[in-house]
Amino acid sequence: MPAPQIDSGFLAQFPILNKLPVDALDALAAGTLARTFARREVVMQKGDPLKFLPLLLEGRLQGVDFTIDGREVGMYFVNPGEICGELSLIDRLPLSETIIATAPSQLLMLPREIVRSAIFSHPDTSEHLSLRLASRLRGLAHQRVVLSVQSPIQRLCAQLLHLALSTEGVRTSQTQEKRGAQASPSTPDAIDSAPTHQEIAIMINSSRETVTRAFQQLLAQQVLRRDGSRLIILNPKRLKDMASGQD
Amino acid sequence: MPAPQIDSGFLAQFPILNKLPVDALDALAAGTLARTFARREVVMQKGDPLKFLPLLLEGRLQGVDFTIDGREVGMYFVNPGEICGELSLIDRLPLSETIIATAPSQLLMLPREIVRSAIFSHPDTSEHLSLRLASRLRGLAHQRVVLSVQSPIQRLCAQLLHLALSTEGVRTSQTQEKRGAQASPSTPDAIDSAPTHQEIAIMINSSRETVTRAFQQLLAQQVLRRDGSRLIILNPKRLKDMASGQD
DNA sequence: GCCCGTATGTGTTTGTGGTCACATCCGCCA
DNA sequence: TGGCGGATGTGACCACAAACACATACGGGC
Repeated sequence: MPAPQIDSGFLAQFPILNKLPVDALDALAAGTLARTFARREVVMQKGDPLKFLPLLLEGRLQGVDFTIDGREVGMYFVNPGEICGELSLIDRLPLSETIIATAPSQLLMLPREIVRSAIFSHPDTSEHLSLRLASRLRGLAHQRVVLSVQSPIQRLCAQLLHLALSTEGVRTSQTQEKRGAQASPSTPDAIDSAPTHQEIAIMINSSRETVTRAFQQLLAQQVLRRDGSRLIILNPKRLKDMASGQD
Repeated sequence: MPAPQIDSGFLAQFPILNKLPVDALDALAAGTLARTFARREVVMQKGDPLKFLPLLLEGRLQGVDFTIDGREVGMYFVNPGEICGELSLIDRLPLSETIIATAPSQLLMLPREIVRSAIFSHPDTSEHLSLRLASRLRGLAHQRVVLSVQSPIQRLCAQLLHLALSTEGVRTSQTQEKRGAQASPSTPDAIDSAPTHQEIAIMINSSRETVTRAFQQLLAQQVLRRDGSRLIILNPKRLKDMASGQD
């Protein structure tokens, strides 16, 4: 993706912003800068005040935190088209987790105060932001339940399904505004630029080795196939079954 | 607590509502009913549409979910003065978890649509609701990190500190509006009507027996004392140390 | 193509918490 | 007051994943 022209038209394509009037978008665009992050580079650090609101164009980010004894914990992935750090945008408190690029990434850094006032002064956008918060809460709640499943392989399968769904959404609704009710016939079948075993392990409270072994099992059973950095789901049904404990 | 008079003055004492004008509160009060729940009674069921917005006056509630294999998972506790189910109030989706009374409880059931429109038509209250969502998100994130600590006793200590702090808040700011900066000198020292070992176990991903054994250890080390249903923290500093892994 | 750093694969060992199986205790209600 | 049900205490067993220690494979940059 070549460095895009940052103007109101470009910004308007993102769901969080597309209800804003053109003049607000123009003001936003003026203060926005594009940045590139290398793999493993830190986008924002836990505890820092939010300076910019990052919007991911390309790549993948991961929100991580650390336990008191130094263990890395994965909180969530950020996919293209999504923003991150919106919590701090709302309550003006420091970031609750560190954001790291897990793949080479391109993002827009939106100026904090301008985007904040723009969003809050337009009911449509502020409602959209509330809904996004709500959906993150539901996502975290789901993750919380997954973490209570004892078998690591079940947790892995659940995480893979989640990843497939969220990256699927990215691919199928790339530029198009919204394709009606005939959405994808629930056949999540691939994960592009799959996270490393380590990155998955910290999401599902397992060790890297355990994730590797679980993957071996899934490969052997023809549930998954690897194609470079792409992970192909050969047997979605079976994957769902295994997530539910039918092995 | 005798059945209170439900009028605008009574409702105004709760932080979520206290910025609303009197006429809005009057309208709310007219549709509000008080209900009593026995221990273990289900307040609302996961998947149901939200009919009332419950506000807890007395007692304690627990949000719970279940894994696909039937294991009960504890999501959060609700303390007096707090509402629950606000997520569904915002996004109008079904409840994401079941709410159970873990102690005999008194609550107000606020009429959903009236409270929703009242809140959203008054910027102060809708901001307050956003902030509450944000703080729940931060709470869940913290809980997520706690779950990644391997030692169950560390998880228990962290949970106890959390419980002490949140119920402390309830006691010290009971009726009073807000006592300035000289807040409690961070000496959380007791938990009233402590949850059962089982209820704690599902919060911290442990078995009931493991929680019991951990409690034994804390009692033996004079960190805790039990006084009926009251749990007294004798040595808060040590409790914090143990939560951080210094044993 | 070659190298080096990172990711992945795999064996072995070991601690530990889940589970089952009881015993005991406590509070509450009849 | 006695008894009953839920809560708590405790032992024994064992599956299993974390940890450590390597080997190997991959991929991106030169």
